[in-house]
Amino acid sequence: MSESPPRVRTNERTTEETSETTETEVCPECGGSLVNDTEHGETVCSECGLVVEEDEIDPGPEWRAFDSRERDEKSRVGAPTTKMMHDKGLSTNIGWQDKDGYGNALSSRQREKMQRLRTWNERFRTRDSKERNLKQALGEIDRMASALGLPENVRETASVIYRRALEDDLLPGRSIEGVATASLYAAARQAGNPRSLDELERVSRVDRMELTRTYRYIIRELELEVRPADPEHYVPRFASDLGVSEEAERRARDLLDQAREAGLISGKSPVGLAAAAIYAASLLTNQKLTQSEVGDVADVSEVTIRNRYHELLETQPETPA
DNA sequence: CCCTCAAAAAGTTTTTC
DNA sequence: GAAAATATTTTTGAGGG
Repeated sequence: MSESPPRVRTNERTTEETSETTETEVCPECGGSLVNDTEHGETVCSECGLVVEEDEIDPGPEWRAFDSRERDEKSRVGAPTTKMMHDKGLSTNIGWQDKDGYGNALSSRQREKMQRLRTWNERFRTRDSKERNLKQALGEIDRMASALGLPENVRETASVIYRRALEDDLLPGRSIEGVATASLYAAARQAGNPRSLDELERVSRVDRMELTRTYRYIIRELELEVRPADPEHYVPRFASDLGVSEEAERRARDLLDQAREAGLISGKSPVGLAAAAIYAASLLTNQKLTQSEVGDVADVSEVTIRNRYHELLETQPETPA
């Protein structure tokens, strides 16, 4: 029980993709491996620092962002280009020279895969009008997920949810954008990486009412199991934004567990609870944060934090050192 | 900075059209 | 679906340590 489960920090730009493309590239000067530095738009040798390429296009958000609020403000909202062809080859055209984005030849296995994708692409393109719909929706999902800094797996889940909604004829009468947003919202929650309605609303074109309505509808019709957002899931993000220790983070989780058992969770806003837990934990571990600091990154008022964290502490009167 | 209290505001849920 | 009514939570603002 003591070891904490592996956690994924989502506020960092993911680097999974880059490893496979960089490992084959070797520095012409010293033989060290090359690394893509997307922040400066350079490809640089990790050994000797030689800059091999400059002025590459940075597909990431503008400037650097230190917390979720800044990310929201500074991220480019238009769909950034990524190498993700997560939509199973539904995009209108796919580069077809059996080379990857760097001009390297693909492995035979990948070539085979590409051939398959090409076939499907042809079929889909001319076939079903639903697929056009889907293509647009996936674009929206991708765009919003980028703006929110959601990892790839969430986007995939959202795509799956959207597909199911489409297959079950849930779309008629509802906007693509609305369903796409709802799918993403549901996916984020299911993946344990929730974003609040506020955050979703900021990047979506649909208003809150439509979003909540279609969301509820989709959940019900697809019988998706999405429990009320778990406050614990907000903890890692806030903790990282505030720079608190692992210990405090764990402590916050414990507090929330106890509160849950005491039945204090229901009805309260998960975000407020998470914020309060972080604040309480920061006190318990002697790395004091101010209430306003926490309230700032969590988007809740100080008073809410106060109320919640009192309740939180009441559930565990003893504080074992 | 933190705290409490009371009142206003805002989002929910249910009912009705 | 929209609107109105209701019960609940969150925020606001004043006032004090």
